Amino acid sequence: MNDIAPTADAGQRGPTDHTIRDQIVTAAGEHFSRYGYGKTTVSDLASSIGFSKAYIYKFFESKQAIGEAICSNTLASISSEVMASIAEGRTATDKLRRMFKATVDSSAKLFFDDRKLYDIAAYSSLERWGSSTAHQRRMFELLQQIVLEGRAAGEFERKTPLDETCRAIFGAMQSFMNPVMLQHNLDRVPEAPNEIISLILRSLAP
Amino acid sequence: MNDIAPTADAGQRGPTDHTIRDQIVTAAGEHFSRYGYGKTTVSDLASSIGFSKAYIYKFFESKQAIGEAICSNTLASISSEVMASIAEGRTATDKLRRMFKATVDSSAKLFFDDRKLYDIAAYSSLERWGSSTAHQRRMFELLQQIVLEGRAAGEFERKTPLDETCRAIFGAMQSFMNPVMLQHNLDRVPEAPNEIISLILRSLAP
DNA sequence: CTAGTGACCAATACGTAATATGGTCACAGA
DNA sequence: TCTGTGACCATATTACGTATTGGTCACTAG
Repeated sequence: MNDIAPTADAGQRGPTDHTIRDQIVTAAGEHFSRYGYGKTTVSDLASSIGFSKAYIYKFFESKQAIGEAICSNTLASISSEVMASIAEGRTATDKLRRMFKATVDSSAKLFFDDRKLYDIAAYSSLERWGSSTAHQRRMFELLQQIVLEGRAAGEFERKTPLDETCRAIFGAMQSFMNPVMLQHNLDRVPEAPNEIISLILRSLAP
Repeated sequence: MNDIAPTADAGQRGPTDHTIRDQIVTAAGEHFSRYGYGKTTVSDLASSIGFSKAYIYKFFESKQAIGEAICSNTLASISSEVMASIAEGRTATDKLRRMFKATVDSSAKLFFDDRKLYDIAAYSSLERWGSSTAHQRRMFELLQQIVLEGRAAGEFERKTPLDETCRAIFGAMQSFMNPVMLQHNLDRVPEAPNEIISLILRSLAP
């Protein structure tokens, strides 16, 4: 199920009304972070905002949809950190370095500081939830922009098709960008990602 | 436990005598492949070769040690395929391509044809068994040799420290070389590994 | 001394009954 | 009509007693 809509806010229901839906999301954020996705029941969320369980389902079509919503928030917070870091870069080279450093740092921080939320993000990626694919798409576009900029500025080579270059870069960094894989490679942070970025930059040399 | 000896045949016991030990390993190979590591009991192995369970423990100090032994065999078969493929390469560039292609193909084949053994390999990597770390070391040395050869032949750049280069290459290919990660990326084989290898080769250009 | 084992123990896995949970729906009050 | 719910169902999860399993050891036969 849920094969049709890989958007971030899929699985929502009823009016786009904010007050109740936001209450649900806020409560879910707290509960999921403290007790984890699995140990939080929909009734818990309902009673914590003073409504019945059935009412929740007027706004979300499943528990997973709530999970995706809070996962979207988590990932949005990562990408906003990443974008902020990129914005501080002067050159495309600098921006590429920053993009990956910020992603890895931010994800690792989440792992250590908010493990329960990290686990949801990892699960989301594993199960290819919309929240995760949307995030990946955003990150890919970010990367594409940087490479484009680097090419325009003469920093990067222009022979390889843009899309292939970006896919390859993404693939090469995946062990440290994807939560599912990162958790098995934390002991090599930050040296390994750094060395890979350097390798990537060498490959981008014109 | 087992922190001291990351060699392939750690956890063995008694005489290096081959007949019985080999019988055990052979039986384990068949049982693990057919029923999986978890569903195979040490008694199963014992009775299949006509001895008592206790006798097994004269040769292996744990069930895991048997698992490592058969995992070593699996990984050895992969690395021999890889080495054979490398041997057919003319240039270092060619050898690098072959090394990764053979590794990915061989691992993917194992995944589809002998899933139970694949799972052991993945678990071995996840738990950092000696069988796995030894295999990784072998592969790393293989890579190092190729890069060295490429540098000597003027195919590859020589500025970046050899070790850093190799670590970076390894890290970049990990999503497709490590069984734990490969299983989440099978749908991008063989295009993605190919593109990454191309990226790596561009980065190695002198 | 070597080759081999039954009996034994702690820990883990398993089967199952009881319980809890995700999700729906007809309905009620305003 | 709109906000909200209790009661309900099928599935998932838990709890827990029982059976298996990994692993050891004292011991026997030759």
